[in-house]
Amino acid sequence: MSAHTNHQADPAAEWVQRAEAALAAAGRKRGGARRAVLELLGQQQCALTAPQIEDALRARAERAVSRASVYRILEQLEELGLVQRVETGQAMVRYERVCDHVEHHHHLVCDECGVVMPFSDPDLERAITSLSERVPLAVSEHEIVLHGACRDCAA
Amino acid sequence: MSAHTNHQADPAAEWVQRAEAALAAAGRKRGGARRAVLELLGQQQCALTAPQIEDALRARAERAVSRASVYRILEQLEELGLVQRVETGQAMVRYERVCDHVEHHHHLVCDECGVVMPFSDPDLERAITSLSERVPLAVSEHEIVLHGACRDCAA
DNA sequence: TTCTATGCAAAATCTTTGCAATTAG
DNA sequence: CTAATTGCAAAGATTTTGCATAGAA
Repeated sequence: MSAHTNHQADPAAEWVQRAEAALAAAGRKRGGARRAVLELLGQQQCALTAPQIEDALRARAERAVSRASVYRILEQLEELGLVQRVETGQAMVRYERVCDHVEHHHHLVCDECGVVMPFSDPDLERAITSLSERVPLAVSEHEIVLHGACRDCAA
Repeated sequence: MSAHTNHQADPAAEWVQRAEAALAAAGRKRGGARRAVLELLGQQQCALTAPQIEDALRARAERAVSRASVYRILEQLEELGLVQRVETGQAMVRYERVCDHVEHHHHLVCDECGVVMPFSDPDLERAITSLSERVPLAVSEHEIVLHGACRDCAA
């Protein structure tokens, strides 16, 4: 496939578009602050904290978004299942876009330098799926975080 | 085995004792506030938040511990590997004692009522162990949280 | 005595809310 | 016109720090 400008091969653009459609379907109106947040999240490979989002947007200078709006927007996106919270054991909650099941991933956290990296593993997913049927909870989501020392810090 | 009062069959007492030994080995002196926190954590089956710990100790009336001390003590215990932080996706971090690998467990969180329950699964542990060797991180710990609706809430 | 343990209160963060002004539909 | 969106500032909550005192070794 060549350059079908609208038929996204690009997951970032795809997510932003899907998000805007979901928002519209939920009866929300468009706003500049939210679009800026969507674009930023769409470009990320991994989870960011709310302050990181606020700072990143301010740094871009193209569109600063107030703190309150960042939180309100993240809350909306979470409700619509477009964003998910990620707990890394660090001080703050992180947020990242929810992609198709295909891109489902978990996190590696370096407890020394704090870097957070994504990873995915089919075997682990299978174990979780199987386990989910045996616990006293109607499982809707799962989160896995591995802690340790990244290559740089372990050296 | 009958009542060998010192040869703990009881994991709670075992943990408290192990913790005190580790603290002594780390060159720390004994203090009433910390002993109270240790005893409380030793009795818990699952993770508590710092405010819950503070309140529980105040409620017992036997030994209230100041907020600052609760946090400082938890930090010390975490450094010594006696306590681990548990992120449940709820507002606050929770802390629980780290028991022998035997008692290693993870958490089920009901997103509706907030109840947190422990669970463990050998297959999952195997998957994690195997995975740990294939990621770019010297894995020291892992945390798994399943979210969903508990039986009461799902009803 | 000397270094750790604690409490209290103030400070630092992160997050949420109230309110008014703006803007999309 | 009506309801959603935003920003700003203030309020809330949790966690951390500074400082002085008490306590263990």
